[in-house]
Amino acid sequence: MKKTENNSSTEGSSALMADVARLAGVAISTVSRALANPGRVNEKTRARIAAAAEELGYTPNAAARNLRVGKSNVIMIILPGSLHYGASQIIPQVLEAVNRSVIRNGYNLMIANLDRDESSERHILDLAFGGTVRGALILSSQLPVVANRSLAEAGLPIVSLLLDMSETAVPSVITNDRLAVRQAVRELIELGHRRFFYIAGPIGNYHDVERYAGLVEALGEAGLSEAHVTRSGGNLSFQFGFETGLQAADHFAGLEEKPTAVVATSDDMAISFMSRVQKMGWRVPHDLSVVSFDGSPVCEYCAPPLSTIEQPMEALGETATEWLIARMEGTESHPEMRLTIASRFIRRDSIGAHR
Amino acid sequence: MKKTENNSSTEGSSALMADVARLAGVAISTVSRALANPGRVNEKTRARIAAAAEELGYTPNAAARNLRVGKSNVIMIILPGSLHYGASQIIPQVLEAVNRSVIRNGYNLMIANLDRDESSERHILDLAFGGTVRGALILSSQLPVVANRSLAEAGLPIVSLLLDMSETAVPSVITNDRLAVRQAVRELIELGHRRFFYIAGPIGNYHDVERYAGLVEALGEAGLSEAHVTRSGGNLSFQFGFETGLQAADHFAGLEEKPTAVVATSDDMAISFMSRVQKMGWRVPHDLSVVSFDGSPVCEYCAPPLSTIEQPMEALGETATEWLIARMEGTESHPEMRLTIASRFIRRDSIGAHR
DNA sequence: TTGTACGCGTTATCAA
DNA sequence: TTGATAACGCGTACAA
Repeated sequence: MKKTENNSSTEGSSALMADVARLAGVAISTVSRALANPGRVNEKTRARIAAAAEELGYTPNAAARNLRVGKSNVIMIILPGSLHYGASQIIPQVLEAVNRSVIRNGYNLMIANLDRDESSERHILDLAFGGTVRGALILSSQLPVVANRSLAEAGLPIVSLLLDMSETAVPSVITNDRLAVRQAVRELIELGHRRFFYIAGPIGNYHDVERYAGLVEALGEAGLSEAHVTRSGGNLSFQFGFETGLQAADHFAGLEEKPTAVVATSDDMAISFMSRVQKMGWRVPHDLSVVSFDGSPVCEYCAPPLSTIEQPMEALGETATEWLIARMEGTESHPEMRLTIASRFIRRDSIGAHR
Repeated sequence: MKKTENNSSTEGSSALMADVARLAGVAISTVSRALANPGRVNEKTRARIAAAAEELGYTPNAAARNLRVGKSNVIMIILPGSLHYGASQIIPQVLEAVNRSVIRNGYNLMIANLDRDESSERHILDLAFGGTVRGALILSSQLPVVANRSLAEAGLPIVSLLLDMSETAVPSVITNDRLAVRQAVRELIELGHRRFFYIAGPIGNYHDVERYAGLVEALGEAGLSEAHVTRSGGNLSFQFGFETGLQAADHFAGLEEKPTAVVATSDDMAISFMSRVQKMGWRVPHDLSVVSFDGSPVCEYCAPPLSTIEQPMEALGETATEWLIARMEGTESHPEMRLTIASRFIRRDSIGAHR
């Protein structure tokens, strides 16, 4: 009856490696080895140690291990702060895909928000330079920089998601928005449409630029100038997708010469736009064809069902995560700095022939 | 020109406290003190240290600090794994509110998924027992338990969100679903409705139980028995909200005696249900009134605009987080184990008088 | 007010 | 195959 150390099942947070060692009757370092390299220790003692660990409900202390090995097993995902997760269906979807991949690979996911204010930048830099995270996925266009610290120089692998940052040497996984919208517009042109109405996202946003370019390119292919498109929206951030659609509807209603085809840069915009113009008396697709971006599930249940360019969020999130982990572990094989994943155009009844 | 240790601005991950100490010409412990308790050190040396830290871009190592002080500054949010973040608007919204609160209080947010499989339970327990996280917010009904470890005994504060776990001593922040649906149904009864159609979420789900109970209670108040409600759905998990609505529509179509009012337990269900029954020829609200749960922004743009019971996700997330942190820091003041936040019934055109 | 010395729980090196 | 021992970077008694 000596130090039986009755650390039975229901102990607070304790049960150290030393406890396991004592119970198994071996040295602390042997426990460590048995747990990390089961092969490099005698099978019988390994089993004894495993049993002891199990009995004590031993869990290695993460901070101690991280400190010792000099790295953590946490990946952070940097989200633009101005964007409500719920507003654009995009974010929650990638978040989920990313999370799944991260966990599957034995890592943990931490959320970070990058706003326009210095404190959020500082916060992210602390996470990076303080060794809390080992890699970063970023969905924002600027890498945080404060004083003489910059994320680019933090020495941790970064992969950009959705935004093409390959030119600044940040590996990027993106979708072919430009191509996707070009194909959709091509179909609209074949249906006889000649005048387009484009509802933009936040001005200067990468996707907006790409998508608008795709539209203009498709027009060019058909010998139509940029004058055939009326731009709307572009004044609000993504979180106000519905509001943007409403404003665009009012804008549309005031137009002298009415476009007959609408390209919206998010489903939210398209949905509220459609709702309002229908209320005003226009019929979709009879008077007006509508196509948008994102592929939100709800599009299928709109009246009429909304055509949309589906963003492959699952693939995007998974690919980016795997890539990041490969870089973190030094098992990278991609020579390129950019990976493009195809979007899918889902044609539904919101599109019809021009009349 | 001795060890000038030119760790200038753009160094990988280094810049230790020792470097700062050397540059400032003080002892390492003085640096620690200057950074933690600026008051307990001479102002001039404090300034010198601050300057040195700034110059070196010093960032404290999180693992070392956590190890030393015996706690981390990470909070985990445990999400039910079977539920796509994007499917129910609920999750992304609380996630965002929680994240904001967590950051504002100087903590970090880690995502954890709790599935039905043992590995996900084990993963969460590792996070808890390994000291990676200091507190947990949980949106799942069961606390993970594997072998002789259980989250309840991990010694870390937990707060449940959305689900009432107060009976098992887990502080819970919930909404008054039961009351909300009772009031909505009361309105429907006043409008003359007598036969109800209830579209359930996953069977046994807490919300489902509460909401159905509210419906039955309202009927009881009006002297109507439970026989006045036809139950549908209930066979799929939340991630299939739209599918559930479609199945419910088919179920509805096959009914001998048609209900005139529908209560759906999520907006997704209501939207797809409405879409399909409208396609079959029923008019909303002329033939059928519809009300649902969640308060998704998109409801406003449905045809007709969908009545919904808005869940106060912002308040919910923020309240739960603040509560958790108070428990973590020992500054708690709530004596109760439950905090209820009111839902708001948003009445729109999907509801009308019975005819 | 500042410096010295020790320990947090692990992993890794080196002998035994 | 195993055990003693020294770090990892920081915080905090305690002494100066």
